[in-house]
Amino acid sequence: MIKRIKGTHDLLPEDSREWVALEDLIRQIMDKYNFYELRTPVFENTELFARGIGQLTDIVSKEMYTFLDRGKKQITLKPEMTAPIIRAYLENKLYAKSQINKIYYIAPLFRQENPQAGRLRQFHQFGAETIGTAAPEADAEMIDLAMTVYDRFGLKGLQLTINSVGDPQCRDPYKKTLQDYIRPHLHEYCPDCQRRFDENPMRILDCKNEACRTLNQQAPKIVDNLCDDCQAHYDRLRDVLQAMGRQYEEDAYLVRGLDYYTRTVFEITSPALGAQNAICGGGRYDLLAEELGGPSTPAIGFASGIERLMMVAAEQVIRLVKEPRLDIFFATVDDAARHKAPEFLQWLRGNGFKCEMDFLQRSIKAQMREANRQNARFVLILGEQELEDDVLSVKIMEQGQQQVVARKELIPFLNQRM
RNA sequence: GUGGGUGUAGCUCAGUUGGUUAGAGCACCAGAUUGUGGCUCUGGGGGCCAUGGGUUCAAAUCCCAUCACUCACCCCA
Repeated sequence: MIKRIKGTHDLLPEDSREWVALEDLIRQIMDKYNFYELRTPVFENTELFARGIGQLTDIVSKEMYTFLDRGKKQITLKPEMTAPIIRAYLENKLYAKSQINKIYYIAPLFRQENPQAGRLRQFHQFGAETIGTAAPEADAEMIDLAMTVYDRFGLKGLQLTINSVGDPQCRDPYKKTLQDYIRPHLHEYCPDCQRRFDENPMRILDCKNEACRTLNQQAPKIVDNLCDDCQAHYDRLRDVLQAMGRQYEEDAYLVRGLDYYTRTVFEITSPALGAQNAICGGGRYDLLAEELGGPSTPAIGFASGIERLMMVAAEQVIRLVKEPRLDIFFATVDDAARHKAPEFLQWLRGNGFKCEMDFLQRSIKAQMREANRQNARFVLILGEQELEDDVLSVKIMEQGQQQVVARKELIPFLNQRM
């Protein structure tokens, strides 16, 4: 038997109802915040990600689904959404239509990693990007937007963590300061950190290794080395968050893995999850548009993993949708009645009722069982007697009562009791 | 890529120091009403014990390999 590809998932009907409800909720909130959806292709030229995300990141260096198409073009299944959104923004010159563009998306993404709890090879994110402003109020709005979705979904106990990683003006000197601090102890750090020392020294700060953490305790912090502009931006962000009543924690060691981040970075985690406990990650990326060949354009965004949200929801027994139920199960006693059933169903559905009939020529008893299983409000029974008299027997399942109703009276009869 | 764990019915799992025909609960089907659900009772169907090899008089059980799933590392949503 052919099986699904490792790290992929079939979203079964019992779960897809919940997904659709969450997507509806997201769209509804996005609209209130005045964000509009942008859909991009599932694949892009590989170069977009190599340049946008950064060659040295894990995503680009070892996790992308990349292949050659028949024209020998190098194609990649998108591993994240920010680069494609900016590409589409530039390619379609959205900056010419409006100075600020507020965009959201809900999309499948692909990364070739080993799967584990909360990590899949095809997974889904929703996210938003505000493109065209460097205002810290936009950063705060972004965080508030994400938190609002989680609040309305009903998730509890989430942890919001923020930090600033500065901009090239203050970050480059800071990296040197940090390297100067680490260099004497470098041999005591884990092999991964030794590798990071040249590639991306700031990542050493959020290493989970015990020894590294201890060594890091005295390390200089970026938040103490911000330039005036970055400092003012960060201060204002905290003020706005405070004013909005958004609880946050500051973590000077929060460094996000993607190269394009500047100034604000943030992360939202849930203790209900395992090792992969981040349900949301985001930040400001004022340099990305330029990096991709466009005009210098400040922007901020976040991405949130839908599978992980669903895991938290399952843990906290949160359900957006109720168990589905049938309005009417149409039971037939014999062949004559069965032949009449489809037209009855069409008529009833046309009048707004959710209906089902028996397709298996089952006994009336088995049909009643089926009706009960599907939690039908009414069972309409059509048999020899009913056909002859042009009536239907209507059983009201919750009460266990049954009565004969003329066909002409049926719709008002049912509507009255829905 | 690397390491740990687990593979027995549709699902969740028992299965003794290797020993007759591999079990339970739930689910499913039928009956206890001639045209009637839930609750109860009775009966029934369903398993190449992941796959391949080995040890043994005898393997679901012990050994090896493979595969799958799963958790974790790296990193990320």
